[in-house]
Amino acid sequence: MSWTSERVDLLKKLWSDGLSASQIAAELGGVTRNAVIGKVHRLGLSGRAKAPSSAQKSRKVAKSAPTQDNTAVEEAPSAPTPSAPQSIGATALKAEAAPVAAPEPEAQPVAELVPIAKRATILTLTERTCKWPIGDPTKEDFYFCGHPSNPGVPYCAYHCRVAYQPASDRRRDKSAANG
DNA sequence: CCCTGATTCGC
DNA sequence: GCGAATCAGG
Repeated sequence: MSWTSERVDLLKKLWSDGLSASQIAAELGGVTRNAVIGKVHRLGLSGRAKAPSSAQKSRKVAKSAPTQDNTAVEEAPSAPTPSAPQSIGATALKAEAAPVAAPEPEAQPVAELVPIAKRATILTLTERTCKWPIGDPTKEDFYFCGHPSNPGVPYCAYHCRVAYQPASDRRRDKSAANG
């Protein structure tokens, strides 16, 4: 694979969206995260919300990149789908009656828990990423939770609770278990 | 151990 | 220019 203008464009977009290099590599396909990082540096759009703590070895820290080139400072839409918290109760009642194996999308609380940078697509899911669907699969903004989960476990700690625990427990654990 | 980005250097 | 290897950190 080569860096066509389209792929570079997508790279810039995803990078400014806050996706990690590995996620971008998965989206692009045919490249590793190293390739993505290397390209990002060559494009001069590195240094994304990073506090200069210490460079590797004792080399020069010449990372003062004049980032004025990066005009694509997109504002991140905070909450894609704000909805009433009451909807949780509705889904909760169903789940309580019958423990769900295939959970239904639960829009509101998750949207807050999963920042845009943490979104996962079908390509970025691994053995240990949460596969909880978020949003409408037929819509553009559908994505997966993507938070870390134990190997072989489909969901992160939070979504395991959402999927398998009674509503009463969920309400209690919600604030404690992010993720 | 998992992950992240940063840097170097042979190609 | 490219990206694997490596480093440093969370």
